[in-house]
Amino acid sequence: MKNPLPFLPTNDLSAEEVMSSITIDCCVFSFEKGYLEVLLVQHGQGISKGKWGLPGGWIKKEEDIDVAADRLLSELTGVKDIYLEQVKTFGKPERFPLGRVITIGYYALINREDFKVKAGFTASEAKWYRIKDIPDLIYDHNEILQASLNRLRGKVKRAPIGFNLLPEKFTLLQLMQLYTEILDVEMDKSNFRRKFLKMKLLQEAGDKQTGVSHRAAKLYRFDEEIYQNLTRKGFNFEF
Amino acid sequence: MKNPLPFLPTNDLSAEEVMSSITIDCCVFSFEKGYLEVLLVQHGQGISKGKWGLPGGWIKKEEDIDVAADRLLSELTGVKDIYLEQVKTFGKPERFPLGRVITIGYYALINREDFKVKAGFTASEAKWYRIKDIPDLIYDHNEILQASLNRLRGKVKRAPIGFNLLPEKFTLLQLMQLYTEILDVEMDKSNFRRKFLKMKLLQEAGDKQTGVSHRAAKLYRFDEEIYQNLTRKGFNFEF
DNA sequence: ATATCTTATGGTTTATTTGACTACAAGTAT
DNA sequence: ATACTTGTAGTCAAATAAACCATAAGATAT
Repeated sequence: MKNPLPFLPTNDLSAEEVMSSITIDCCVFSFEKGYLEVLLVQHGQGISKGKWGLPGGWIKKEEDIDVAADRLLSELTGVKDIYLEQVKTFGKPERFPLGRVITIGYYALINREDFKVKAGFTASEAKWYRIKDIPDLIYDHNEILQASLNRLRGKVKRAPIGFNLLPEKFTLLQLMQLYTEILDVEMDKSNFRRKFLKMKLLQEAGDKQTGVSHRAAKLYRFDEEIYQNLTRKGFNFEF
Repeated sequence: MKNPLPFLPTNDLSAEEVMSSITIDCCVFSFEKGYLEVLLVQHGQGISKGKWGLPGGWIKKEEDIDVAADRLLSELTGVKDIYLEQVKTFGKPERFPLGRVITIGYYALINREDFKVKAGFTASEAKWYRIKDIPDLIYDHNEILQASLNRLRGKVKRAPIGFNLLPEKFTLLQLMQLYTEILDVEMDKSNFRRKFLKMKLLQEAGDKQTGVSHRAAKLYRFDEEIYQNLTRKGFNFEF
């Protein structure tokens, strides 16, 4: 049996290794210079040659779907232990022009500092795009991206997952800019500070920002343990 | 080609009509006498004979997955235009003992008054279970149910979907009991009333409750049009 | 019909949270 | 030293939420 749909995915399993008709597509988000960005890959072959799309691939025959998504992402980004969340499954019959393929959408959050594009990756190129500059993507990938973004926006308000996009130590202003960018709302510096500090999620790192041409801000880190306590009694973070 | 997995689903498409290896399972919720309930079906054949599970079935070869879920539910419940939402896709390799089957979980909300179990349904029996009385279900259906319930709990706070569980006209107390039951929290009658009325989602039906042995409450109905305006500028309903 | 019971419905009071804004601190660059 | 930039703390009024209280409107029991 030959893999019936050779043009789709960006990894290269043999036909025997894949479960046909179901794929995974993933939005990888990162935060760089104040902008939320998504990693796109350019398809180098087949009918979609030259167009950009979300990284994706087949699920192995005996592989859990979450594991498959994690594998695809580690292969692509070189990052281990990625924050990963399933968004939605897309199953319009016509979504993929060469046959019936259902795809499970995921999104991932990575700290840009850890990131390296894997050289041997079969997608000919990979590139970060700012959310506002996303081009027309292949198939229904714009729709998948939009759904992922909506999910991220919702989630970031009720769980402190934003930290996955930041380096280990960060300033309160960086954190606020992250929220500002993701939620696309303006906020007041002082009020943000008060509100965020009140929930006591942050631990002072002890040191301060360096290399800035103004008063250096304190660095904080996210405290996982305190977070566990908070989630138990619910966490809400509207702006 | 023969349908490779004859024991799974509760509808009976021929092997040619189905897309093998992907199914849909659905939690149908309703609200009856103050309790949130789920519709379960008893499997009448195969290895899971006698055990209860969520209703589910195959997706047709050229059928949208949302359409498939809707079709399954109309067949089962006799209700048209069901409120339906995709929850999550479940893909552990071992979730189904007879082969690799990925399933897409949905949940539905129906008004119990409209409901009739379809006689010709292949599941030998269908029955409503209160959320707190759910037995051990087949495969990973308890997990699917839990995920659906969590999703419902989240969604009910930011969109007024709860109305799908109520008759067209209802009292404020019924509405509060619905929220109380779904979210599993106590609330104050008076505060609930003020808070809900303030968002002006409800329209007075004009008439009152009948057949109660105390002061009759005003009946309200949910106003879809007003809701559309509200959602545009966001809707939040924490308790 | 009067008293009693139950839920409906409209308020009040107080504490808490928000949002807008002001002011000063602590650095860098000139 | 001065100007400039961001950090950090605090104020104040408005909005919200939480905990109650009181009365209304029926039905039922005596």
